[in-house]
Amino acid sequence: MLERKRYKTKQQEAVLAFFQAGQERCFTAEEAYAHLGESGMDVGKTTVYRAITRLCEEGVLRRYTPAESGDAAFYQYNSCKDNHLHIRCRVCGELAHMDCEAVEGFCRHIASHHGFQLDEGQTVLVGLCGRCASLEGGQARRKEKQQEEAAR
Amino acid sequence: MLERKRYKTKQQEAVLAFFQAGQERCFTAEEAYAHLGESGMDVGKTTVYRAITRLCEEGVLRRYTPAESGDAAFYQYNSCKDNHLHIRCRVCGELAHMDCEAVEGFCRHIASHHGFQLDEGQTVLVGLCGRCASLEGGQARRKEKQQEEAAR
DNA sequence: CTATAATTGAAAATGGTTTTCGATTTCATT
DNA sequence: AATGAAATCGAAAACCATTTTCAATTATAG
Repeated sequence: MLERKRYKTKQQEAVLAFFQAGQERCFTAEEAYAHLGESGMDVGKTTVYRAITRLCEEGVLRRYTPAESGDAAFYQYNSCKDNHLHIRCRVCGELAHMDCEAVEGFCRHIASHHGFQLDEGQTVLVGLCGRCASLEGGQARRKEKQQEEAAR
Repeated sequence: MLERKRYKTKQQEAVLAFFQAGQERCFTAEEAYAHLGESGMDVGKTTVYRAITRLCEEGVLRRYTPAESGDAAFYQYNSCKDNHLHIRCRVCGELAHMDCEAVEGFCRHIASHHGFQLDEGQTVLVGLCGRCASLEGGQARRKEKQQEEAAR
């Protein structure tokens, strides 16, 4: 009820501008912080986190929580306001947008047959993209992990 | 390739038994640890985490990563081996299983039109269940959150 | 310009989860 | 049984993305 007053600051504008410039690409909070610093706009890490949190609440940014806990969340500028589904490759992280009749039909089916109202903004389908699937279905990923462990 | 040997221990059996006994209910690692302790089966917290991690890798447990970072993940016994989609209410957490023609058709559509192979085991749709939707669409949830904050 | 309230940011705290490492347990082989 | 190699245990410490603290700064209204 009690709406909080909002001050417009260069820091918050800078964070928003950064994500807008990246269009649909995903960045972690740390990456945003680093990039801002490199481009001369020094914004404190705390402030970056706070700005991102606020932008997510406002629906300006979309947040992706990685399955592995402890990993950094990443954020993406949400240019399109209309709802559509996202599917993310569990190996390479590629994100695809699904905006078609099939999605709408599926939503209607869920509503009528399962009694749920699908939240397209918060749902991220997980799958395997064509490229990663052709690489022997995850074999490549296992190799990556082994190399990571060997590097330690 | 090099398969690691597995030793059967009472601790791992206890963790598995705990989740099986809970059937489809969700528990955090901490809850599993506490419950095991109460029922006389003292299993170290580290071991509970390790057992859960392993069971997830084996597909025996399903892991839910909460949207709010820092919150504990929760785990659920995965009794049914056949693939189907899950949809979870973002307010009350109710989980529904979707095992119907529409899901299969949607999977085929994703494959043919978007080049992705949907991973039904890792995908959890987010939505609003009928009960929570009727409670003025999330008003109840906001009240909950306010109470939580007031309690601090 | 002044008062009030929001924002900033460095440093410290938080908290779920993982790592460390020495002690213990499992299991295959004598 | 006895032995040994390898996996597991678990308490404590480390980890690390994120949040909180709090004093200094800055934005806005009057």
